[in-house]
Amino acid sequence: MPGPTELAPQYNPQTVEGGLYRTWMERGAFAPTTGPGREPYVIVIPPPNVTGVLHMGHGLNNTIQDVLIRFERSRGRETLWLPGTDHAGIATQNVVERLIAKEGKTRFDLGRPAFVERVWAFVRETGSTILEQLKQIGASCDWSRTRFTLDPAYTRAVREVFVRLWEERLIYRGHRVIHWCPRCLTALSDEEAESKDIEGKLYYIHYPLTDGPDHLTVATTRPETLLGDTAVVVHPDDPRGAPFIGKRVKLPITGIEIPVLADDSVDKEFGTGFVKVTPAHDASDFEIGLRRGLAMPLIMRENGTLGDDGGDRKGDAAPRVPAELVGLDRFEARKKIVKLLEAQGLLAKVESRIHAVRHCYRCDSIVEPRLSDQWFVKMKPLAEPVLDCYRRGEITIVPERWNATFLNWMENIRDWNISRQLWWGHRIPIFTCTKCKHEWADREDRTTCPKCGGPVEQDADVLDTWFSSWLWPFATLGWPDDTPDLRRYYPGHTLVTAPEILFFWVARMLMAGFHFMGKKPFTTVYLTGTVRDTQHRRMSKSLGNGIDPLDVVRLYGADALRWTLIAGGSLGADVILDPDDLETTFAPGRNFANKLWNIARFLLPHLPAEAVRLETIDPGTLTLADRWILSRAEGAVAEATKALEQFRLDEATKRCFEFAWGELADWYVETVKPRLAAGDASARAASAVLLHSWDTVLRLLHPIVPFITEELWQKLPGRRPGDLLITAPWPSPETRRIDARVEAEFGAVQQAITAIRNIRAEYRVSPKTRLAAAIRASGPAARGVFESERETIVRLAQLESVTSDGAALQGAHAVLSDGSEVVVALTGAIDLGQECRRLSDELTRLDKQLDGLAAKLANEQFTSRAPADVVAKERQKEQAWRTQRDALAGKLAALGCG
RNA sequence: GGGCGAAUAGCUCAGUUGGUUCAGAGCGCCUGCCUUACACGCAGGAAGUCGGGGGUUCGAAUCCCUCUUCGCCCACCA
Repeated sequence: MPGPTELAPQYNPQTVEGGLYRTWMERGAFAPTTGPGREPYVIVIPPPNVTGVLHMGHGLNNTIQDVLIRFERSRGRETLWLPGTDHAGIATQNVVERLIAKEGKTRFDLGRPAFVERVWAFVRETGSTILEQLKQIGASCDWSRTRFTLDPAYTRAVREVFVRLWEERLIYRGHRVIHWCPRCLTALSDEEAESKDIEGKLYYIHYPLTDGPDHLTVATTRPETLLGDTAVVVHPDDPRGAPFIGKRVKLPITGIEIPVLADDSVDKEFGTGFVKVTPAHDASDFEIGLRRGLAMPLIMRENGTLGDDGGDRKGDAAPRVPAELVGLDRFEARKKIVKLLEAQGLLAKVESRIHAVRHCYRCDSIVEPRLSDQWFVKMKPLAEPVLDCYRRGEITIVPERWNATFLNWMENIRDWNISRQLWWGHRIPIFTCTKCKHEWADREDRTTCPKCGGPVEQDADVLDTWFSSWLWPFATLGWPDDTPDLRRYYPGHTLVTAPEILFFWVARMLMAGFHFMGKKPFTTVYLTGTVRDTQHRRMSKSLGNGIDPLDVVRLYGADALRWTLIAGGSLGADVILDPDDLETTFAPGRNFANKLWNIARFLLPHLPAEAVRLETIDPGTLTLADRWILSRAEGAVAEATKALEQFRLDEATKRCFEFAWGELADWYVETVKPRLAAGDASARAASAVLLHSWDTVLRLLHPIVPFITEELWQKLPGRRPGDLLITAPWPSPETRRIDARVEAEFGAVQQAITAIRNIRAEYRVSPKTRLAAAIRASGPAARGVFESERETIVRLAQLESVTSDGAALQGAHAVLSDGSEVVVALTGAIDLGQECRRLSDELTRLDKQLDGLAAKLANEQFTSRAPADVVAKERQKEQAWRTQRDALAGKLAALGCG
């Protein structure tokens, strides 16, 4: 048996964490444990980008998942935490494009097949990095079920879904203005084009009439788009418009003539009342263009440079971009056009303006609205079943304040642009016959047309990454096949993720779950907070304010990292960490782990060689302290369990902390020390109670700090080979052990000890000095308690002795809340004036408190209106305070104070 | 322009259905201690008009209104 003295005085996480994790893996502790009566509990990981590296957001999010999984695992659920990665279309393609750019190449130099192979090579090499990093923070995922959204089986699911939606006519080709990233060269969904307020300018531009000297003035933030204008509109009720409606104006620079039309979509309050209409480069202008049958010329190319690029020309194919502007970048073009306008005297004025502009969520470029053909999913039919279920309360979002946001989005859902002009991703399975133009979606790759046998072409585009991740809860389990995993682990239970992907991912998973599985994919959505620095800025690589979770693991241990993340923020609240002071940020967790380690260093030599069941201990040998700590242990079990069930991980953590440190270590261990050496029945009882309490602490804390608890639990007596805390049962609540009277009695002992310590500190008594003290109990019951706990009081208050005869002593006084009096003999050291002041201050405080309470109880309004139990409680309180107060007053009188 | 959240000790945050030993914790600070589990510790202590103002109530950090500051989400006002 390893002697506990072998434990170093300080816990070193580095020496144990790796080994413990390997042990868990080798023993298959992460796999679901099947058995009679075991109900599944399933969490699917939000799959991180396959090129990603672990950041604090992952740390927070995955620690929460791990806590929940470990909690439910120990409660006997058949837990599955399913891990994996996302191929992350745009993000990954960008990473590899940057790589080959260093070789001076673009993806077009390589060609599609070679480029895709290059990405695969990169993914094969680095794709498991982030999953390996998750292991370092203790994530107990079932790695045997790791999935990747481009796995062949997963790809099959994506394709099946696409074809089904096609067959249901929920996928359609849309010809409209979409968000286009000129840097990534792809279309984006509405969600992927993030609105950000930026400082821009509003340009007022004159458009001269064709038939006279007059002009009208339009206002725009994007003057370069005037090249693509095909109308000017004004509200029909706007008096400023009347002279112009039906006339034609000349576009500056090109002189192209366009009509002035009335359209009631115009906001009369904004700008000049006249709106230039660029149907191919603005979503709302496109709507106007549709209504009015306008031409829609594209005047910008895909890469954001000016140039005629087709569009709907209505037969007018004449160039709209003057030769000298062709090829200019859009922002250069803007400057140039502004100059030209100035030169022609057509620029009326320029105003500064802060306005929302869409940015690419991957590269942050300003998104260009652009008319194009894309594939869309019709979302309303998919949203309805989710909304029904949600309104029935069958899906819970915590914290619930997100409900409104979620509902608002779902109720106003818009169709989803799913095609991306990328190479990395799931190729869109739409085929077109070049001969008969038949177009269809297919589960298999085809080379000939099923209708006419002609040659076919597959759509060149790939699907939005989220079109694969929305299937994650069932595609990972083998769908569309009817697999045992799918039957067993769908639907899952808790989904833990960041609020920023509520729409991208969570809402769509719900829709896919209903549509393809007929059931919601999970019951609770837990939305985490955001990890920020002390200036409340989001941690990010670009700001350089991040903390590398692996640095923290290296410096302080995974448990310390988890501790800070879990204890540091409540449900859904942001977690603020200080990148400039890791020590202060993570020391509490490290210190706590070390405390546990040292409790073990003390305990282990004193525990029975075999596990002694508490039930075998003669209850008569249990002391007050024994019964107290057992009662507190059960309280901790009950409260921690409840807190975890309500996702209040921070509360559970704090309660366990208080029990382990504030109750078990600070009080029980201290009271029990002398008994342990005796080797008698009392010692046996003490060690059994210690073992029970300690075992309980380790089980309760394991989900939060799995490494230190597993390490220490392994050292407990009675462990058989193969026993692991990770799979050991959660403490079963034994509420019969909760004993309010015991807690009150021991509470009085604690109060007496604290009062004496307090006096010692106040009178600066050296710790080496042993004083005599006396306690005059408030009644026979209290007297019994103090007498039986005499030794404890003497030791913990560092006294020479304590008697029941307070009258015999001169010294410093204190009155406990039950009215018992404590006297500490301090003959020479006592300054009567100071003592009087000290006690009368206390009396004043009590009197004030009592006055308030008495007034309240005398208030007819209160006694008649407040609930009876509240009134009764207040009366009891008054009684107790009065006892305490009277005792104190008596003491003051006895001392002859003022 | 809408909607939401936050504002409590120097710092980071708890405080669940409104009830005076709930004004708390950790870190930091002050005092004294290396008391053979732990100085990553022990004992004791100072510190907050619970953002401002108004209201409801017998009673409010807790409910309502309003203002201020910060943050987030949504939105086709060019």
